[in-house]
Amino acid sequence: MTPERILLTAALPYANGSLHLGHMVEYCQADMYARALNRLGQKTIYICANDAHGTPIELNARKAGLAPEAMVAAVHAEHRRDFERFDVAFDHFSSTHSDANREVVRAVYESLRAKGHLEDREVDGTWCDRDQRFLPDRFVKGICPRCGAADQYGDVCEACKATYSPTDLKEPRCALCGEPPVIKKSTHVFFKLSAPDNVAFLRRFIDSGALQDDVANYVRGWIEGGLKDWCISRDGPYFGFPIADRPNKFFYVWMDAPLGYVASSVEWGREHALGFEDLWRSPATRIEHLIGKDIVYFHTLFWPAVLNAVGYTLPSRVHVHGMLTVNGEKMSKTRGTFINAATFAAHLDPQALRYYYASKYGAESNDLDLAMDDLIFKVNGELVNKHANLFSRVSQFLSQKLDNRLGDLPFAAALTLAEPTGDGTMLDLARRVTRACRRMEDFYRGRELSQVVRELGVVADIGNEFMQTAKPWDQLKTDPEAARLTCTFVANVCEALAMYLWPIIPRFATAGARILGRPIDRMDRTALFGLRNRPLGTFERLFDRIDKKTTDKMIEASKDSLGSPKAAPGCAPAVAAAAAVPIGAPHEVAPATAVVAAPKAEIEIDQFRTLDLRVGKIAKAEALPKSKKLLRLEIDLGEPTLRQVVAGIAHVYAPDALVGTRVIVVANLKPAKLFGVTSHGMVLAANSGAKLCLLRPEHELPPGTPVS
RNA sequence: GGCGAAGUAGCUCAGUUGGCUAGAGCAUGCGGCUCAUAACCGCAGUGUCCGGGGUUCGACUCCCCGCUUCGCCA
Repeated sequence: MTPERILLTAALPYANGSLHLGHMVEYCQADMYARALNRLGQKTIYICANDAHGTPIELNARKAGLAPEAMVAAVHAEHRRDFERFDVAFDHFSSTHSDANREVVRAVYESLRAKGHLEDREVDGTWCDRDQRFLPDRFVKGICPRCGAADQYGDVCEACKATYSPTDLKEPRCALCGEPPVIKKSTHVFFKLSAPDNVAFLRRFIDSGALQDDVANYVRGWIEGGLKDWCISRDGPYFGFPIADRPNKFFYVWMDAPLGYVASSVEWGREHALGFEDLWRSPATRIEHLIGKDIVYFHTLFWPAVLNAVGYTLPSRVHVHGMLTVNGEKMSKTRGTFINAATFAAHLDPQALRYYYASKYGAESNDLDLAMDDLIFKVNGELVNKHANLFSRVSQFLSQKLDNRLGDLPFAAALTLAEPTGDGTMLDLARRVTRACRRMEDFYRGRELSQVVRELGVVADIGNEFMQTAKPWDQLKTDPEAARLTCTFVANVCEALAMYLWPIIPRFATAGARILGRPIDRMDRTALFGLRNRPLGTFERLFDRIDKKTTDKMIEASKDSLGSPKAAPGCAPAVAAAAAVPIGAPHEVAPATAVVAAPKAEIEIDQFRTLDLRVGKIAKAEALPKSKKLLRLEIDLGEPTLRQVVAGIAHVYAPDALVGTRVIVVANLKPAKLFGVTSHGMVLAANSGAKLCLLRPEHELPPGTPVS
């Protein structure tokens, strides 16, 4: 039974830091799944939000001298920018610190109270007298009671992996001020997870088919090992929602975070004539979650138990994916394998990562390894050589030799749905393509993206083999229409590629369809092989090869330099950006390049127009002798001769890496001499002081293109 | 420690309920082609399927033991 709509969620990114490639494993996977389902005709709404609450955010904001709301807003803006770069297209991306969520949390709390699921209990907490606050486990540090390792957190020893409570630590200290904490009583609210009804429900839930087998097994172990009740309150000061009837108590972040799924979807519903009841209390809506291994506990125990207690729709699927490793190991800041999304995007087209991830995604919860050499191989050897090149050869052949027009095909499109005969005719090959597409549709539904990529390779091979065998360049000499026929067939194979690549690399696929001269808006094998008797679009280069030097540089840029404990991602340090964002506007997108400086005086548009900004292509770059920061560039601005421009970017960019790069040039700047070399213009770069990066146009525009 | 995953060609991996001679890509070698982004097409090899037992007519596949690697653990 297909539901009217699927509500798909990805886990909420914590608004405390930058997104890295580990995050992207999840957001890209969910994005591809949502895109695929929608194009297969299953309405799917991709919902997310930032996770804004909790002690770390409160303390980090305080450290930065900001209101938590301001810090969250800045990080929110940075996350949105990163998602956009990676083509992660949420239907709605909200915040758990929203009015909608405040309301959902209140309603759930009151319902749980009314139904007797909650209980107040007095518990011991670690209290710091100097800071006048209770300390979460992570904010008590001391000596591990088991192995004696120094400077360990209050919940787990990183040296021997022992778990304990903060009161077990030897020589405990407050992580904020260093004072020894004391034990102090506090009354907290508990959700009675261990109540027989809840346990019985959870047993049923994990057998309901919502979980992968291995995950269900895993969770079963926890249940049989005995569940504890769950504390859903925290003492103030805390950045979160206050509990109305419990003074100075706030909802634990893990209480309101998953409810953010509800609140965010309700916000989305407001703009689509759907209410809470339609989304969370109706069989017309199916709920699916995608999460990482690390948060299985919350999503398979607390979450369904709470939903069940308050009578909301239970998830039909909680799909668990593995963790990301890089080059076979955990991500590491010192090795440079802790790569931020923004850093990746600054060096490589994010579609490279999407394609690579897709080639690795399976339905299991296995970990996913990102091996740089493998990434290069998959992109260069498959995406460029096989796929992009097939578009290139057919498009250029037709445009150069056959007036860029497609002919007819010797079979009806409907005939391609039958079983292939294996006789190697065009119809047979078309049937093989259609078959592969049918398999891809199933693989998309089952989240077997790696199998999709495999089938895409099969389809591209059919196109390449056919073109090779039919030899249109020979046919052209005796029978140009035969050559046109050959190319028409291959163009249709390309359309199949564009159609089925789209959920994975949408910009590539859309550009591919543009080359073929016909947009695609659904994924449907019955629509294939209908590209006939029409003109093609114009050729554009779909993807560039990755040079190993680029990935090396990216890793170098990701290495944590000594003395800067948290290197700012990309060009916009989140905390610096925060200062420019008005408090109380958490949903506004802050300018990503905002800096702390006060705004300059207003100018008229005519003053701006006096600037002659143009796209330039760097033709040559070399270091300027005796200078540490300056490079001498020769830039193609579409003029008869190259422009010589001196740029202070040598400390960030190696000359070799710049050749071929498109940049924005101030073309009418008065020439000036630097280190004895005349500079006829200036290259634009964003500069935060600590970090500098060139502004580069997103597309390869011709040199000389004006910027306005 | 608990749980889980993995171990197949030089490298990366596929192998759905046991069943012809264990496959693909890369790399290597040879040949072809010139429309294409040094691309594309064809041909050719090579394997203690981690080790040891067991079930079976038959095991890469199922069971047990062990080894190694990796991940997760509120």
